[in-house]
Amino acid sequence: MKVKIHTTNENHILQKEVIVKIRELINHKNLEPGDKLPSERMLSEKFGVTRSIIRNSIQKLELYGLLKSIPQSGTFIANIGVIAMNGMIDDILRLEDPDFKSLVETRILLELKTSRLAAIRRTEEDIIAMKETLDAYATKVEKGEDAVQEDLLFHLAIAKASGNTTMNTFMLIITPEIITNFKKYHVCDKELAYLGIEEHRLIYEAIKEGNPQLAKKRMKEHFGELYKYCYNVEM
Amino acid sequence: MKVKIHTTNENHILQKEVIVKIRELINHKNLEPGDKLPSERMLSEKFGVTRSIIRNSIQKLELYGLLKSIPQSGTFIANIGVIAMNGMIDDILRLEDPDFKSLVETRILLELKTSRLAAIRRTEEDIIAMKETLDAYATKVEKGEDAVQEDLLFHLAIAKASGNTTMNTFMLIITPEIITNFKKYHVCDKELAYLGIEEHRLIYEAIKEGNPQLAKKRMKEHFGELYKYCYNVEM
DNA sequence: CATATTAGTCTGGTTAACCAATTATTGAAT
DNA sequence: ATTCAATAATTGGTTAACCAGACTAATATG
Repeated sequence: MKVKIHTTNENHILQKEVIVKIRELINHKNLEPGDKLPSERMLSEKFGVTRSIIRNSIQKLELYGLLKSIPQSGTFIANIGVIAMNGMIDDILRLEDPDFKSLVETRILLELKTSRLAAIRRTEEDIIAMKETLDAYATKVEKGEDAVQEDLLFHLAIAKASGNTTMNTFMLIITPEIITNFKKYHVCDKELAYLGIEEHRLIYEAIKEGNPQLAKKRMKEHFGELYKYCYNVEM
Repeated sequence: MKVKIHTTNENHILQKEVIVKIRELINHKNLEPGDKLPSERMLSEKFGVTRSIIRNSIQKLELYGLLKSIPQSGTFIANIGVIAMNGMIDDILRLEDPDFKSLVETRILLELKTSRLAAIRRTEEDIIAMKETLDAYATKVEKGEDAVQEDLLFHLAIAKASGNTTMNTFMLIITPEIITNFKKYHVCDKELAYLGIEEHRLIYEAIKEGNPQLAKKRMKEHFGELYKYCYNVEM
């Protein structure tokens, strides 16, 4: 029998350990916001791990905005304070992979907002882009083909039209996982897809007309079907 | 006069170019979901850039869930389809850095939801953790010290109690930037901080009692002050 | 002929040496 | 003693060689 060893996992654990040690270092040395962390080489030696693990860990903390590496200069502690640093590192280490339910929940929350905002802020350019994705979806459905991708692209076009970069980013982050799961569980069948054309058109019209309440209402109705469907499927 | 050259920026541009080329490759070769991308070495040679740039670009696309690297095996295209891939890469390349207004807007949206969800799903453990951050905030304010960090940690505790991993992650991503900006623009003055203690307590009680509507309402009131303040400040 | 074995190649990941920009140090000139 | 240019040391980033595991296909074995 062969035992499978996941090197990646082990490094993941190493990464977490290094992050904990970096936190301890910040606490112990009373490093203030804006202070410089010891160099990667020093940390590598101090913690007894290779420098790439250190870089890895720093990169992760940088992603969450806790550190900032500046070339040829050093790695600096974000201007958020020791207490927040500690709390956030705890949270980050504890964070689990997102489950599908949590993704859908978040998506619906985001989209009820982006549709509202899009109705207020959409530019002419946005309207054109949305129309394109709308038509692409309709065409695909009418040909009887799977249109999950076109569906999501329409929703992403709305996110872009919302003029909120953060929400747009978050929508982009969750979309691939949503698509994958939709395909996996066959969430979008033909019947629903046809309904979707009309629903999309209604949302589009509301946004085009600049009616935020209506846009949100129609998005809600659109998700109504989806929501029901999602919670019927065993996941 | 010395001209400053940002090597990092140039590599950023290179990264974008590589991402575009990867998209072209996928389109031209009609690569399907699940297919294997050419090896990093081949791409490096094909595109005439160093392998680390390739790895860099792949890592970025991996972050958005479009690719998946598997050690000793290859880099695979996510199960989302060519059309979605194209649309999403366009969006990712176009994406700007978030502005403060967009961050606050998103934060409020998320927190109105997490407070509601927390009231429904909070565990005993969550309540204890929230109480701790609540007390830490009050103590700090009463000592007349700046308590922005403790403030945000209370809100993160709610996000955790919401039981929605995705929203929790998103809150973690935006929190450092929020703190930095709050400090920068002195959003939280002493008077507001004192008010905050009571408001926090009220939110905490509503969540503890398991009253989602009340929790949301109180969170909304809490943000009411903040919202006004934020939009008065020139940013 | 079918199956198990094995040698060889290919993969993403890791590492140690190297790079260029920055920062600290030095020391000569004023 | 002060200033400032020259230089040495330090920094995060990059690179090319290397690694271990995964795939492939040829070969040995029943």
